[in-house]
Amino acid sequence: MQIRLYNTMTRKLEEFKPITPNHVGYYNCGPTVYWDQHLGNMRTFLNADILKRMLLANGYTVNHVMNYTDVGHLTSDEDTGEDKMEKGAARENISVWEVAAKYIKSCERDMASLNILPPTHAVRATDHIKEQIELLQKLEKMGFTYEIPGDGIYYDTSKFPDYGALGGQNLSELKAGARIENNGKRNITDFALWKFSPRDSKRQMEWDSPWGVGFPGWHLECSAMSMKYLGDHFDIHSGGQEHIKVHHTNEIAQSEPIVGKPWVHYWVHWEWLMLKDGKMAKSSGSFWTVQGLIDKGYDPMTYRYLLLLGHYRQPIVFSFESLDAAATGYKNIIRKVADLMNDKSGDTDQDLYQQWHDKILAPVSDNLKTAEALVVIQDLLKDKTVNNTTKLALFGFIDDLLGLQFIDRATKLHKLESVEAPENVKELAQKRLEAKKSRDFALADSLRSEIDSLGWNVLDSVDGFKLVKKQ
RNA sequence: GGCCAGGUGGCAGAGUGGUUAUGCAGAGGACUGCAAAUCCUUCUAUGCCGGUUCGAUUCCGACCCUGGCCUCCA
Repeated sequence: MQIRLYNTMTRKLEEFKPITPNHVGYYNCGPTVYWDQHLGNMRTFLNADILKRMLLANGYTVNHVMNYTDVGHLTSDEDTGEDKMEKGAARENISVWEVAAKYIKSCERDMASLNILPPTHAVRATDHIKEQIELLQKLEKMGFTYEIPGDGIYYDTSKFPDYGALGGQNLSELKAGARIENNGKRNITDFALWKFSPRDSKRQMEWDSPWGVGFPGWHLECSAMSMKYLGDHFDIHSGGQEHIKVHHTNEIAQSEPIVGKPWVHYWVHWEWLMLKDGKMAKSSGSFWTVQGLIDKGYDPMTYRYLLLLGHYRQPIVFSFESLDAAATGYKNIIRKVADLMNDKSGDTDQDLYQQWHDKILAPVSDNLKTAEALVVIQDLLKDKTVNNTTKLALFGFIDDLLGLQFIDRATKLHKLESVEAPENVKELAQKRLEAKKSRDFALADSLRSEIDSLGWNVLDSVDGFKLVKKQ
């Protein structure tokens, strides 16, 4: 099936063509692990998951790499900037290494809750210091670097003619719009490749290097690790949209002189999760995590469903009103899928299966239009010409593609409703039915409350009643 | 100041040069003593002004407004 993706580099929707047939090399920028990942962060990983599942459904093997940034970086190139990792350590009175371990774990837990497939390689920046130094040495040999004494090794962006192409700006435009001081840098856009440790204080994370003790610049890790695990050239690189102008622009500047152009074939960028009054961010204080939603009683699939109702290139406004609406919509589908399980007679109709399979996969393959696929799913549920067995088989495919765990939740619901009621409850229900027939509704209602107190709901049906164990 | 995205019904959010998704909520109905579930039907919309066109929500231009990025950020 044709796959199309919006490529930030060309600003066009492009047909996807892999470098190697039937295989995709894919790198998604992961989180800095200094705190719990909030729902906005998780949106990125969920989008990456959908992209990967779509590729898998189209028969590709996917080598998926995601980094954990566990090195602290200064928020500015001045020494006054804060280091989030060190700050996290101070906040919790544990070491920087413990901060990293703790929040990698919580991130993995939340990703699992959202049924996000683990990356093929989840890699840590601190495990790849050697590779980063080697990359820097290559750049140095090629004449792209210079030292600011007492500060660090910097990349000279004026040496890279295509600098800024991803963000659609050239160097002179960037200079014109700049709002920041340059602190001895040759160009406003130059960035640190290696920072020296401060002389007056000891950092918890620092390493020896040919240039002196210090730590790598932030952008270096993604270049170094993607080359290691995906080779010099690979298919797709994605990340949050805020990375376009700086992080990814700098990654390209570091990588293309070494590996040649184009380093990456498709650049994909995710939009943000918003709150009514701005973006969801850790710095704004109030933010929600997946675990927070679970603690509040939400099925995490509800959040996944909410995100899939929108499009990755569009902001989504998060509120509990919209989450509740998504929760109801999600539950309604579960209800219908569970009902399909009541009558599984008949075989899977292969023609119909293929037809609907393609109808569902097509929009997702077209730049990940999951909202359209969800519409097709509604159509499928309503279509009376497709038998239950075929529908259930299709929901198996839908779960593989969208990861919404419909079959799992429906199976649980169906099992719960299939539990046989004990004899005494059945007798009460039978008595109630008779009371109803003789129009003694007062008796009927008191019998129902008695059944209720025994832990069962009695539901009237055309042919009598149905007993469902209460949750 | 520079760059980018977007303004769709009560809410969330799609698609589309002409028959205007889908979900949630609302209304009516079937069923029902009530309740739950299910099914059917149904009301609300395309920021403003021009232009192109037989016809624009969809294309073009101006305007207004909102949001994001440019500094660590998913």
